[in-house]
Amino acid sequence: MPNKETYYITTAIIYTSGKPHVGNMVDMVVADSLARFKKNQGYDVFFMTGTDEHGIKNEENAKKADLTPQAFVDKIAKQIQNLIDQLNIKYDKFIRTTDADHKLQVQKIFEKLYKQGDIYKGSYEGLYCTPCEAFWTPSQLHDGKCPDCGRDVHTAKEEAYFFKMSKYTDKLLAYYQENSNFFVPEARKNEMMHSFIKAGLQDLCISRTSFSWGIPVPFDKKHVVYVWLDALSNYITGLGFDADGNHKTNYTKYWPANVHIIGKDIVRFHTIYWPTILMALGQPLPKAVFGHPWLLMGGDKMSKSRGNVLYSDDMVNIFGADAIRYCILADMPLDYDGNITWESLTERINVDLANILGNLVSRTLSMSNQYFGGIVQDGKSYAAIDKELLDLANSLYQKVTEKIDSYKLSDALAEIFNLLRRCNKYIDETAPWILAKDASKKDRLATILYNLSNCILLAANLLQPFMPETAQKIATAFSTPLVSYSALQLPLMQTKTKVTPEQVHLFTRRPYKEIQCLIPQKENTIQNDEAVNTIKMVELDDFTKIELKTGKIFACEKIEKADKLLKLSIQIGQEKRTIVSGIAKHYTSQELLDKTVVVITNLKPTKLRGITSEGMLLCAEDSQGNLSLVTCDRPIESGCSIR
RNA sequence: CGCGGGGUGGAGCAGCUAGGUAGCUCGUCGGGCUCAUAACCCGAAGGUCGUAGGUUCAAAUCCUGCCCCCGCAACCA
Repeated sequence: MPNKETYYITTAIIYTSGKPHVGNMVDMVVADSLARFKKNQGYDVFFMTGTDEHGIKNEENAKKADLTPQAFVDKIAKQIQNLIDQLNIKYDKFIRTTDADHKLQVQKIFEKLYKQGDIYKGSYEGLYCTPCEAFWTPSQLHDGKCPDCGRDVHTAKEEAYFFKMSKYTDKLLAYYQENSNFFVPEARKNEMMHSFIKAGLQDLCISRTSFSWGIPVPFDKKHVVYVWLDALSNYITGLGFDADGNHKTNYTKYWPANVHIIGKDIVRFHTIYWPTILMALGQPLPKAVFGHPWLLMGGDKMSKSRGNVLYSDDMVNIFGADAIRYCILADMPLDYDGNITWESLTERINVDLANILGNLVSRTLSMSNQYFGGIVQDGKSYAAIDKELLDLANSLYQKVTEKIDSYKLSDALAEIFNLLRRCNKYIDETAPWILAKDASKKDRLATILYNLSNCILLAANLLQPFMPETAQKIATAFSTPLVSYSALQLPLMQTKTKVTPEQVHLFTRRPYKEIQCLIPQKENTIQNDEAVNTIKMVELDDFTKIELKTGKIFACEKIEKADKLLKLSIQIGQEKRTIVSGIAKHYTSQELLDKTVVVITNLKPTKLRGITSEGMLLCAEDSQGNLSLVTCDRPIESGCSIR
């Protein structure tokens, strides 16, 4: 057999600062499904995923967990691998940015680019507070002073290494021009062009001295390599790229990647930064970058603070890996964010998986067992009505392939379920239970069950990349192995095959009420975040440091060009203060007027959109982000202290 | 005038690139069937396709103005 065409697919590597939620797992499911599909098509597939383990957050969280950074990321990386395994993701390599060979190559890349003049030492200029050892941007300053200690700041330079990204702008644009399929979906191209490239590419700061948990710059050890160069390089170092040209075979075989699967938030890094780095290295660029949309929870972005996070392990524990894989893919359109809730999950699984697919398999097997002792055979008694079903089945592979090749995985699944629906209809149309009563119709009856079995097997083969366990269960039940797609032609089943006599129950139909009881109630926090999430007890002394007073709002206006900000004028006793508050989405100026509210009066002033805010209003916030101002139960004058 | 995406029966979406009977899934109502996981199949009700104009024999689809939602950016003390 001649060399098979290769297919290299990657996901974004997952950041180890905490437990990833199901939205972070979309990459994995998409990439795994594509990888399996391509494998079935006969491609020589290499699928890599992994973890991004450097950076200040890991350093800080390790400290909180009282671990060394390495021990900390080891722990989280292990947890992430478990989550991935649990979803039945079959990667060929799991790369960690703390792997020795990765670190070595990143250093070599850095050095090579430095020697060829693409990396230069420059300086980051900003306002520096010496006692705090921190840089601040002008907008962060409080009345021109350091926001942390209130002391003076001065202009200072911090040395840093920069990558000459701007140099490659024209080449990058030319690449976009020649590779119209580079951006998936295509709309992302405009976003990048408008937001970043037209504005002019800046050189990229690629080293830091402010933290140490990173790959040291080889010739300047007080610097560590900053995230872009470190994390993005994984795509080639994981294959055995060598900056000196002594690549391992996997690199020469698989690079460039056919597609990077990433979330839409990091499209910029993959379509601008990464290509220019590769250009500097003289390496070919990836063929496509698929920036998939988000999976939202009830229309909101998942976030721990909102308490609306879904974790894949909870979901898998309740529904099983295949069901979750299916839901992630079926709920995710190409262009805009998908929406997922426990309720929608339940409905999808009940309707699509239990009713349409599970029940179809169950009824078909049951009939074969009842009418023919489990022997399925070609009765060779065909009718016109069969044609529609078989035509649909015969055209399915083609349709699914087209959808897959344009990354429309949810549409691909819909096509397969179309056939399954058609099968259910076919059973009604042909009414096998009536034929079964007439001995002379035996051949016709056999043919119908043979057709059905074949269509179900075809669907199972095409479902295999998405729901591998289920596909295998179906294949086993029908005693017919799954095949490579080059052999995917009806009939898939040999005549006179004996199917399983067992009841086959692929997915259980369960009412939402029942699921509700299974949903983890308490926040599913990751162990190492405990330190962060435990309530810290404070001394009374700490509380009394905060000065709370009643204040009466006597004027209020919306701030121009800021969606969330209101400028409030508040009377506190004899004093009048201006407070800027981010509540414009919840309160109008009208309804705030004359309200008596609770104000923190000794908070350090800060500037918001150029207006100095002298204090803060107290507000209650629910899990949906709705706000309610804290007011006073009975009328009381302003300036009263609150204890 | 910061950038981008979107507004289609109760819910979620397709259709828009290449104008020509408004489609799918869920839900509701009615019917059928009994092989099956109270499932499956059929039928019905329900839409001025955000809004106002324009182009056209013909507009959900093309053009323009406006309104509203959602991301990003700005920014929540």
